[in-house]
Amino acid sequence: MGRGKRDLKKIEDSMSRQVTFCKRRGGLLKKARELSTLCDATIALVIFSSSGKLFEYSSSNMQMLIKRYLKYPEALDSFTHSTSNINANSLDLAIMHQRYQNLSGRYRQMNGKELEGLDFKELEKLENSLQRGIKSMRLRKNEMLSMQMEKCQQQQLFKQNSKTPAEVQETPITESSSLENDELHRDCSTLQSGVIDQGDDQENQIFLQLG
Amino acid sequence: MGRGKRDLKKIEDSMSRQVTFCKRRGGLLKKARELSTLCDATIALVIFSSSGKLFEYSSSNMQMLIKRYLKYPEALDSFTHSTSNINANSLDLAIMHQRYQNLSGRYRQMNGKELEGLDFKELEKLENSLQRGIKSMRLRKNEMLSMQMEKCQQQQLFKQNSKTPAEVQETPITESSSLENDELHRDCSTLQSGVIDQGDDQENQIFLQLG
DNA sequence: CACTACTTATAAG
DNA sequence: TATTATAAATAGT
Repeated sequence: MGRGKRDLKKIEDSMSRQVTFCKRRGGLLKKARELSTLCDATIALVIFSSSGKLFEYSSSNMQMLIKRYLKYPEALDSFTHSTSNINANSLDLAIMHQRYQNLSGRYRQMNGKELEGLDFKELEKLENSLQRGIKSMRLRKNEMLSMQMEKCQQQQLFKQNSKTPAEVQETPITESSSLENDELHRDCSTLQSGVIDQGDDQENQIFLQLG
Repeated sequence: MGRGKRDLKKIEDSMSRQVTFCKRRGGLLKKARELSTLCDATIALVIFSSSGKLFEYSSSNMQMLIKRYLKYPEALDSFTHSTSNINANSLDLAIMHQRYQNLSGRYRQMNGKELEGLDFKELEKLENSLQRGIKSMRLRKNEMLSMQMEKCQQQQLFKQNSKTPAEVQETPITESSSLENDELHRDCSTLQSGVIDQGDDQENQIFLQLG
């Protein structure tokens, strides 16, 4: 718009940047108001100029709007990693509390609890999530199994060729040797056959035979 | 803009309101991006559609942006009274945060993410949880479907026996009539057959045929 | 801040 | 969804 077209990058000349900021800021705020009015949408818009001045619009109480925003799962992702520099104030705690409640609810739904509040569409979304979860989980399981099998084959090779042990590379003990999962380690030389079955999302059989 | 000018009031026709919302929402988000880029401004924009769907843009991390916003005196006024009876101290907050992190990790694992830290046993535990989740979800889904079918059968009965309408109890409109899940409602008199398929944990087909 | 010539957004089809 | 005539935003002055 205007006599010329602007590159979509930072305006270097600070004078013209300032002017453009004023004009477009006004335009943006106006558009936000219009959208809210015309379409009955709820909108919060916060603008900090590069010099730090605050401009804002909200179609209703900003605080309630922020709280509402914080309830949305979509909004939660970006919050996960921000453990550092927490300024303890009651708002943080309230928000934290709310986020916990919210996440907790979704977690319970993933576990099949409290589904009464979901409509059909939401239920299908949940189904998709669960199915994606299962898929990844199976993938990872097979990954671990095949790693394990490799190790076992090497061990067998080692036994058979015990007279030339130097030829066998000892597999270093890695994270998969962690505590508690010793079914895999009990005697893996009897491990019969393994199938890498990553594609099948329906199949749930254990195809691993242990002595 | 456009073939005609719009009154600056709520668009009454819901169809055209929806269309306008989509277009203007896109426009607003674009303008926000541009302003941020061109003028080095920091911007947060949150939009809830009238049906409650969230759209957002932020030129950087939304949480930090919100916190920054909350630091401004202009913004603080409305917050003063709303943090009721939460005793903010950093210990509470740290604990809350820790609990959230824990839960968050388990939630992500349910979604198939960050499985590297799990050993085989834990992976199988996760699998069981997912499978229980799927089972409950299917159960609930079928519950809703059969409820829906009952309703439809009543409607058909009502149509066929329109001379004795008193015999048919009108099903009251409940939570399942909520916005957006109208596949079930579009024309349920054409609903063909439904199967209550609670036992099969492997089967994932949609067996419901809609006209 | 006011003025346009131009670009962009969008209302209606 | 794509098009287009028109309204609106705005770049440069």
